Amino acid sequence: MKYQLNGEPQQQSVTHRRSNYADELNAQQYAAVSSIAKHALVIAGAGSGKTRTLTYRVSWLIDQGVPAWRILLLTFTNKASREMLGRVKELAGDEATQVWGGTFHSVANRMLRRHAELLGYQSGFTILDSDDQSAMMRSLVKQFGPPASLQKDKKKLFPKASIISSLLSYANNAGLVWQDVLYERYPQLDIFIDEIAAIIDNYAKRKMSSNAMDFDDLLLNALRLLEEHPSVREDYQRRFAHVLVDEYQDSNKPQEQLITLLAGGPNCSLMAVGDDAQSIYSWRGASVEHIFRFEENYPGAQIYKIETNYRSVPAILQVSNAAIALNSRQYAKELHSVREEGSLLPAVVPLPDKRTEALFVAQRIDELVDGVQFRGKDIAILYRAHFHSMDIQMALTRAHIPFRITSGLRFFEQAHVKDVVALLRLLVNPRDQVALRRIIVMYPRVGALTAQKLADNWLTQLDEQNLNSSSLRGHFVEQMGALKGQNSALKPHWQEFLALMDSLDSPDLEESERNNPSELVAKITEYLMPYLRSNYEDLAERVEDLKHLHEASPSGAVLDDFLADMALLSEMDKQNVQDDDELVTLSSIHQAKGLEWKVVFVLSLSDGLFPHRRVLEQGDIVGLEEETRLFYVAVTRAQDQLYLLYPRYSGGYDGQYCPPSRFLTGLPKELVEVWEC
DNA sequence: GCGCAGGCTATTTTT
DNA sequence: TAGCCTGCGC
Repeated sequence: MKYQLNGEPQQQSVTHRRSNYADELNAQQYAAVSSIAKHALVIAGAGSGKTRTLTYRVSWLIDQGVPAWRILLLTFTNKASREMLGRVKELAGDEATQVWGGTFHSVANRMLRRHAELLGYQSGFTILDSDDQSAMMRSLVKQFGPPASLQKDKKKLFPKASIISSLLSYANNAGLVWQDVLYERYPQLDIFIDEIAAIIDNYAKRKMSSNAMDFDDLLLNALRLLEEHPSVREDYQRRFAHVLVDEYQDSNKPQEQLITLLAGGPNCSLMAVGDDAQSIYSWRGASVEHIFRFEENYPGAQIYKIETNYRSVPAILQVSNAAIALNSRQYAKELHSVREEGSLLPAVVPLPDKRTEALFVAQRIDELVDGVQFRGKDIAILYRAHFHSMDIQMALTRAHIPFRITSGLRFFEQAHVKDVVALLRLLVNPRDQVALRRIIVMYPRVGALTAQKLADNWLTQLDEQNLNSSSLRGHFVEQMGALKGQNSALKPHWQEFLALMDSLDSPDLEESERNNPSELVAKITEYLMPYLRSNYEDLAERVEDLKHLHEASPSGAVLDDFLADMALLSEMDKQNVQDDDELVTLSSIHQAKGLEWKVVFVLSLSDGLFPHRRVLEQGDIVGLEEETRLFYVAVTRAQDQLYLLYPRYSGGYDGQYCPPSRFLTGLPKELVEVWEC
């Protein structure tokens, strides 16, 4: 008898199970998986097994003898990348770990780490997240903002740092110059164009002198690296035999250019997988045009369509098809279901207001979950905008229905985490101004002004003495001088801080201790304890988080890898999602893309809420088409039951009576059943 | 530098 | 309605 002990985790050496591709895939999937076209576009409808197709493709390539390290798999989210690589490993065995996979940003980061010097950066550059970016922007707006001579009421019109950031970022991602975006989207800012130009200019300079890149820079610099350095470009082009891209409909300009360059080798094939009907990120620079123009951009491209839907019952699929039919421009495709008819037609539920809408959801969930058929995890409540979920959260809480909400804040962006990480960042990149400022303002009686001056002096000092992270090792205390003529309140702290840096980075320490994120996090947390205690009320919880951070640090990972990971991963990626079976999911539709549930409620289907009022008022056809795709994404998440709710009164600070959404009135009556409450 | 009161503004959000 | 930012006074 074989008896297996549970204690030791079994060595997961996956034995390579050679798949019988034609049997395990449907005909359309198989055609795509086994494509030999140089350029292929796979249009994979919702629920048609897109991920399956892509993972089998990678496995198939490996079976055909393509070395795994010559395959590049690009995704948009870390989650998607992790899932796919995991599945590929199951299919193709351990060799699959050699596949280059990841998000565009992480692949760009990997290339830039190797070649940073070619672009004038030092290796060990910092990645600024959106939080750091706005901190830098804010201080630049203070410095170069509205001219002092301007009257007060005019000054008020000067854009906030966040507006300038998003303007710039949109331009970067859409491949436009920011001036054009400004004229197009914020024409009223024309009068400030010189100040904004100064801010944007100095933003670039300050990043450069901080040896830091923001998220956009990762893409743009990777692009620049390949464009300006033919030998680097050719290296990568020789390396990659297959470039595979997921969610292609949401690619933006620099991403598309990166794809073209990376797949530009003479013997490289490109396969892009996507669904034009699910393109929902144009507002951050994605362009559905890339998928529409694929054949134009890659002459001779082969198009594959995958149209069998395994997810939804036919009644739901009919609603989906009808929903997307409202859009004029698309790759013609008709999804058909392989599932049996369900017991209920999709429900349209008119309700007096948001509060009753919430009540309905809570009551209906209560009924559904009582049965054996559904548990909390089978149910999702989806909405256009986060604030649509406020009433629901209260109603669920009152009804004692546990839920999880996929909300905004990333783990790394929580204040206390950033406090700790700032010290690590400075260790790796002493030029990191954002981190340095963050550290010194933690000390009492030190504010933004002092911080800025000190940061400036610090940089000058590094330049004069030509110091970098390795020459500083163990010699931070010698750099007291940056304090010249500074706030005396800071002096003892500054010394104390430098001493801490020396103790963290001392050459006397064992390498395993010095470069070990986990050890460092523990030491820093201890040092910061008094500060944390006096600044955060919910200290216990926060200390928990810091421990998490500590535990999440792979003790083997070197410090700069750890920091890059921290910046590139979000909270949802990190915590392998609490898999409590009883939790109902609340999510924005955007975040729900790619997921599925047995029961889906879509909230706030009133004209003005969804589609959003702004789109309706401006008569913005392109915007409306994207809203329609968003609605399509929402309904195609449902497997068995679908509830489409609309409150007649919108509630909130500017409540008003709304007609039902045009998405509802546009549906053939016989496809849905109206529930009158 | 810091804390508080009142004013203003309101999609979607990955990396 | 709520959360964020600004400006003012100490």
